[in-house]
Amino acid sequence: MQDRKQRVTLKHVAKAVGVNVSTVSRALDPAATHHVSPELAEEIRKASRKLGYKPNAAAYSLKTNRTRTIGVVVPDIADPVFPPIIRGIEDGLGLHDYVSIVANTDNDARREERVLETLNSRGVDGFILATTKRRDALIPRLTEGKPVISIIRKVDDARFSSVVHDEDEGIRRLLTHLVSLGHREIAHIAGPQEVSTGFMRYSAYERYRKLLGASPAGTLAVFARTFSEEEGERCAEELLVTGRAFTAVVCANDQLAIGAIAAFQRRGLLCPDNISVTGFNDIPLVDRLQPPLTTVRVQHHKLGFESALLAVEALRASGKTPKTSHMVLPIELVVRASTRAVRPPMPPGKVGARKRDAERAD
Amino acid sequence: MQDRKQRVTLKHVAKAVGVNVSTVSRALDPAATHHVSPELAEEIRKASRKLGYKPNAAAYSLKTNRTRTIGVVVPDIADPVFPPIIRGIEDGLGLHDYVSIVANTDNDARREERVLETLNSRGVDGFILATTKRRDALIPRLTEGKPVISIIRKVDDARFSSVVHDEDEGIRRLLTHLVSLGHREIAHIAGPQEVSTGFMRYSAYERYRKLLGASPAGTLAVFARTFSEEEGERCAEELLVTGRAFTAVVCANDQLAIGAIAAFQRRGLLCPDNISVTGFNDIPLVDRLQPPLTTVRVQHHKLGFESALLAVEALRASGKTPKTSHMVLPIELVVRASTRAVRPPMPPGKVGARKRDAERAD
DNA sequence: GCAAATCCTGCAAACGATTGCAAAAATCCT
DNA sequence: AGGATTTTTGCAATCGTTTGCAGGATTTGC
Repeated sequence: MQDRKQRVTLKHVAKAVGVNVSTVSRALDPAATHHVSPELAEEIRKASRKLGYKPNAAAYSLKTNRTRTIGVVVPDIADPVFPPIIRGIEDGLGLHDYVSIVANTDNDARREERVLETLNSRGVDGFILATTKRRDALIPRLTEGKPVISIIRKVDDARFSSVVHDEDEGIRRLLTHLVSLGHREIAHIAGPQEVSTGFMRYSAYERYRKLLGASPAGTLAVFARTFSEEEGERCAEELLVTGRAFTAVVCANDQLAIGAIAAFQRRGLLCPDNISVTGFNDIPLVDRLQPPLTTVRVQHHKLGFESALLAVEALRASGKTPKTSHMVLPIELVVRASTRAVRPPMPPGKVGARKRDAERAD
Repeated sequence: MQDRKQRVTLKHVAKAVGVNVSTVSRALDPAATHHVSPELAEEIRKASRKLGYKPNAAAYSLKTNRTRTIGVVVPDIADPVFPPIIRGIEDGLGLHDYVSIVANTDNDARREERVLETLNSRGVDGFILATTKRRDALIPRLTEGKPVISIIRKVDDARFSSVVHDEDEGIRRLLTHLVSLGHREIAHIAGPQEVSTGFMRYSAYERYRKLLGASPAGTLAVFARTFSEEEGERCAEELLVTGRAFTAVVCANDQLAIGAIAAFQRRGLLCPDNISVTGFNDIPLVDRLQPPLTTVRVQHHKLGFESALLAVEALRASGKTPKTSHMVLPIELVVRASTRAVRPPMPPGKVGARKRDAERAD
């Protein structure tokens, strides 16, 4: 009747060796193996290997209240920034025999609440969250005091560790690059301000814009509601109707930039001939676009990897110092063809008007 | 001392209501709730809600030997075809309170063996595998008789269900499309033949090529070792050195197509002016490339979703008919600018030679 | 109105590990 | 050599569920 052959348990190997299960348990636990005589331990290990013993994770969890599982929450795994991050998380966790369960929220607070509850009932030991808002009431309430690592974004709460990219430096490099190409009127398509990436990139834009003397007439920013191509298009249109002149646009991420370029092009503004555009993240294929996108390369895999290590470290130290740490990963400016020196110097005046320059530049 | 407040268990709600835990257990189990009087059941449910009872997954698993967890194995989650599939899996599993644990193999058999063992020791109830080979010895050995759904690829073993795209129809549509544009000499950059997608697309190419009377001089196929842009470039070069003439190339997936287009362009062969190229999968951003890629759109999310449903269904029926089912999802041809009518009719002769036509077509 | 059937609930034994405690054995010390 | 100490091992409780079994209460049939 039993089509599935019985798994071998501690009891089986105990019987095989002729000792008590507790002895086997200790012999197999590296942390307690010194409590059993070396020869016996070796014999037990051999027997357990021969019988093909595999510990039962459920029993272990029930007893120890640890699952060696981390809950990972992202807006949408299909957004191209997340796969390499998740891969990094899995690689990092795998080093310590942890696994992850990932859940998507679609940026919906109710969904987020639900997935956190699900993860809790699964008994995850800790969380890696890519969905945190700057002020996030949900998190403290639903993580049951377990370690939380906020990735990509930061939450304004000292209890939560974080690992993020150096957004500030990324924006600084982009602006410096554009200014060095002669751009002065530099617009910004900002991301949603309730998430820290959107906010940080926007405030970096403001800060360095002033510092570098760009857009001296005042800020030239519009705000996207999501980090999507569609919003990029919408925001580009919005920039055009302001009537303000600009020769370059710093976009808060690659998708916004792609949308913006498309919208500009539809209005006869070619990138980079008439306008330079930059992205952020360097997602796959943006190097193959026409023009290839100037952007900021971030270390997605590493970010995931480090957050995983941080999580298991926090778990090991559990009870001790629940020290939170904050990690900022360096970025890299990658200059491609979507940015170019201003030439000829932009005539002051309306830009929204159709504007067909020479189709081909040198 | 206890910084983490105690989770509420069956015992707590039992005490609160004044009944035995077994009664609570039954009242809360929809399948057994009729074994307890309706009023009492309601009272118990209310109390459990008020106390915030959340079942302990570990205890449940230990007792029932079911984890409501599915192991998902992919080559690399960072490959753009997988994220939407995984999202689909998670959406499908979520409907039934299942979750997934995903693991990457990097197409390495040893790694695959390791991750399968890990998943087994986690006690997953079943597997969804995107890594199967056509003849795969690993799978039967390491899945312990649990349900296995092979996705994207098929394995030649009646025990395993599968859900795949209609590769055959996809290739047929591409070839028909090209032939209708006047192409006759149509090459193929095939994927790895040990995986069923590579194999199926290649054999479909051969079959329909003959049927449609394309490449009458005989097959014109080269084989990529991986589904990557680099291999696409290499294979394109390889095609050129054959000296055979061709006006179109059907590539086994989008990445190969992207690489091929780049390689052709480096040799002065423009797509689509001099050569038409097609992809497969319609991954993100291929619509934004220059030229936008003609390709076959597959239903990634749905594929994942359906495989998830199949998996839980197999689990429900466990013990009953372990009927395996095979599902083939329809595809969709999406014609973009990387394919164009041959014009002027290709002069027979060498193609490898540099060949600059009018830069701009009609 | 009484025996039989049915319904509801509780008891207790699992599931497979970990771990404090105690007993037994080995080792040490003087 | 004999008591004290340490090392090695076993016993048994426990984690939070599920579930077969049985007994008590209730309903049913005649």
